[in-house]
Amino acid sequence: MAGVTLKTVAKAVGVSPSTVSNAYNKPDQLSTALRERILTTAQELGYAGPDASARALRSGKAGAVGVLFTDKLAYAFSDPYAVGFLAGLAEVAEEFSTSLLLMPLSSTDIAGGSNAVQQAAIDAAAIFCVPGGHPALEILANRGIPSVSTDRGDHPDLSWVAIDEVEAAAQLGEHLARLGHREVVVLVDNAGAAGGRPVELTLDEVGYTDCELRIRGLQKAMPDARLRIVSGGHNAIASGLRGAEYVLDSQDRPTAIVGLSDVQALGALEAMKVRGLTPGRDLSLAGFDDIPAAAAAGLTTVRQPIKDKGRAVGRILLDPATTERQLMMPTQLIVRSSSGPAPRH
Amino acid sequence: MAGVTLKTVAKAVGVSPSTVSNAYNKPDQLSTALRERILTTAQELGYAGPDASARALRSGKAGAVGVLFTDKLAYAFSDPYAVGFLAGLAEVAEEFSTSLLLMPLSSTDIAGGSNAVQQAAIDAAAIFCVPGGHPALEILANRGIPSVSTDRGDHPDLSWVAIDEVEAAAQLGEHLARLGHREVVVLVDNAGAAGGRPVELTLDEVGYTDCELRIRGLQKAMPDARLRIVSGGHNAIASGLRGAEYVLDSQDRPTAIVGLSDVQALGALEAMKVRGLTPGRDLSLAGFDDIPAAAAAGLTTVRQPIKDKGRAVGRILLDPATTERQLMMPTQLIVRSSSGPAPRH
DNA sequence: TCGTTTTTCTAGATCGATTTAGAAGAACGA
DNA sequence: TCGTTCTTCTAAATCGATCTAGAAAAACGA
Repeated sequence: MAGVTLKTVAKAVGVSPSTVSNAYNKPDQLSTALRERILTTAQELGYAGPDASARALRSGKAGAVGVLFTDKLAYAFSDPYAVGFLAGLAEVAEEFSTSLLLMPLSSTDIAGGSNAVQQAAIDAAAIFCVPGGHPALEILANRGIPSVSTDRGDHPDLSWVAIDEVEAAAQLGEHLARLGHREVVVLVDNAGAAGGRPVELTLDEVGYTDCELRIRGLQKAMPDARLRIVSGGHNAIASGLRGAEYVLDSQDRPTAIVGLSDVQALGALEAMKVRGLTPGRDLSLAGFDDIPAAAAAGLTTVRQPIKDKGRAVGRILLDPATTERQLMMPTQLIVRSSSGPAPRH
Repeated sequence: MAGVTLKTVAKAVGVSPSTVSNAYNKPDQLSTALRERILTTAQELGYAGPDASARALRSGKAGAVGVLFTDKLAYAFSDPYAVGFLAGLAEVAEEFSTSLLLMPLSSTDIAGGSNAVQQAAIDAAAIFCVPGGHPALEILANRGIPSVSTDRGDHPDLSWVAIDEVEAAAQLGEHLARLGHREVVVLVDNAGAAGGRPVELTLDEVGYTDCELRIRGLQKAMPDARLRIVSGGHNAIASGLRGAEYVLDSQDRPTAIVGLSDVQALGALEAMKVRGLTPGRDLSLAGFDDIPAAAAAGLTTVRQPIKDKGRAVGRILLDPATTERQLMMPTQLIVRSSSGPAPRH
C-alpha cells in the first residue's frame, strides 16, 4: 500500500518516470491513450499523485503563501479586523490556487532551526502587524522570501500596503479636540500586559509601530491634551475591558477613551455599560478599523478598507501583473454616537 | 548570494554536510565549539537554514496541518463560527509549533494534479463542514493523510468531533412547537444559489450532511409543522437576508424562521427590521451556533462549543496522548427574545 | 521518395537536505 | 598497558519527484 511512488507506477506501466510525471503535470506532452493508461494504473496501485514535498523541492514552488501575525496565532482570530484581512487575502489566494499558511510566532528557539517560520514551505509571505525588528522578519529576509507588510517600511525596496497612520489618527484627534476633550486615555495592545494587570506605558514602551504612529497622530492633533497610554493585554475585547476598568475606577478619569482598535474600544464600551456610563455623553469613546460590530455599537471610529488591504497584499504577492509594490490605502473618520462634547465641570 | 546550501557551508567550514545538518537539528551530536563555528560561518555566507521543502521530503514531516473548508476559502472568514473553530485549532497548533495550511477548495482540475489539496505539504488535515463524498476528501484519503472531520462519519475508523445534529435541532424544534409554530421556513446555505435568486429546496437537494440532519431533527420535533427549505446562497449574512426577503415578501409567510447558522439568522433579522417586524412577536427567529453577535441581537439559538471543537480536532491531529478519536460535543438551547408564541389569526 | 518538422517518450542529472551505519580518536576502568 | 565505551564526526544512500537535452517514431510537405 505505502511506498507507491512515481517509479512504481512507471515500472508497472512500462514507461519512464518522466512520462508519468508528465501525465500529471503536462498532459499535452504525451498521447491521450498513454496518459489514460498511466492514470488508471496509478489508481489501481493506490498512487495518490506526486508527493507534495518532493515536487516543492524540485520545482521550487510550494504553492503556499505564509501569513505572519502579531500575537499568538489564536489571537488573530479574535479581531474581526484581522479576519477581514485574511478574507481579502484568501480571496486572491484562491484565485491563484494558492494555500495560506498561518504560522505561529512562538518565540521559542528562534535561533535554532525548529521554529515554524524557518520550517515553512512557502513562496511568499504576508506580514500582518508584526513589529519591525521582530526576529521572524529577519528569518524571512534571510530566506529570501518575498514579503509584503501591512506596515509602511523605511527602505524603499520594501513592499507594503498601509494607511497613513499618523494622518488617520490625527483626523480622529481633531474630532475629539473640537469636542473639547483634553483628558484622553489611549488603549493599546501590549503582549507584556497579557493575563496580568493593566499597565500604563510611555510612548517609547509601545512596541508596535502602527500603535506608536497613531498615538503620535493623536498628539499632533490635540497638542493641548494630556494623553495617557494604557494596556490591558493583547488585542482583544477582554483587554479593552480590563484596560478601561482600570481607567474608569481610578480617581483620574479621562473625558475620552480611544481604543487603537475597535475590539479594544468595544471592550471599553462594556466597562462603561456596567458602570452606567453613556458613551458620547458621560464619556466619549472611539475606536479604529470600523469592524462590523462598531456600526452596531454606534462607535465612532476610523475606517480602513481592511478587506481591500488583504486583497492588495495578495495581489502584490501573487499577481505578476501587479507592479505597484507600495500602496497607501484611504481612511475615513466615521462619527457615531459614542463621541460627544466633553462634559464641563 | 543565492544557491547557498548545506554543502556550501560544509565546504566552507571544512566539515561534512551531515555535521552541518546536525548543527541545526541535533546540537548534542557535536561539540559546542564546532557548532558555534558552523552557525557563524552559515550566517556569514548568508545561509538561511535548512531548506523547508528538502527537509520535509527527507524527514517526512511537513510541520503543518491542513484545513479544509466548505465553500470558498474567503467565505470561511465571514462566519464567526468558522473563525471560532480556527481559533481553537490554532491554539493547539501553536502549542505543537505547527502551522495551519488553509487550502482553497476550488473545484478546477480535481482530477489532475494541480489543485491545492493535492499539492499541500501537510502531515494531517482538519475537515470543517465539508460534505461527505467531496472529491477533496478522497484525495486526502488516497494520500493517506490522517484527517479529523467536524461531521460524524459512518465508518468506525473515521475520526471526528461533532455534535448530535439531529438532537440539537430537535431541541430547538420542540421549543418552537411548544410556542405553537406550524409554518416554518429553514434557511440553509447552498452554493448553487450563490449570487443568483433565492431558491426553494427539497430535503434531498440540501447538500451538506449537517444541514440535512438538522432539518431532520426539526421535522422529528415538529411533525405537525410544514417545513420549507430556502436558500439565499452560501453561508453569510447577505444570504440570510436575501432568503428572508424572498420569504417575507411572498404571500405565504411562515410564523417562524430558522437559520441553520446564526449568520443566516442575523441576515433574516435585518430583513425583518427593514420591514418593521419585531422578532419574537410578529415572527419568531432562531439560529444555530451561538456566535457572539447572537447574544447582542437577542437571538434564540443552539449553542455549540465551537472553540472546544477546534481544540479537540487539534488534539486528535497533533497530540499523541489523545486516544479518543470520536468525540460528541454537548449543545444547549439558548432561548432569547427572538422567539415567542406564534401569532393567532 | 527523402528530408524536415512535429509528436512522443526517455536517460540521467539534480533539487537540498536527513539518516544510517560506522570510523577515528578520546576517555576510562582495571 | 590494553581493551572497552563514549564522543565526535563522516561517507554514501536516500527521500520522490522535475527538468534538460535529446532520441525515436510519426506526420508532413514538396
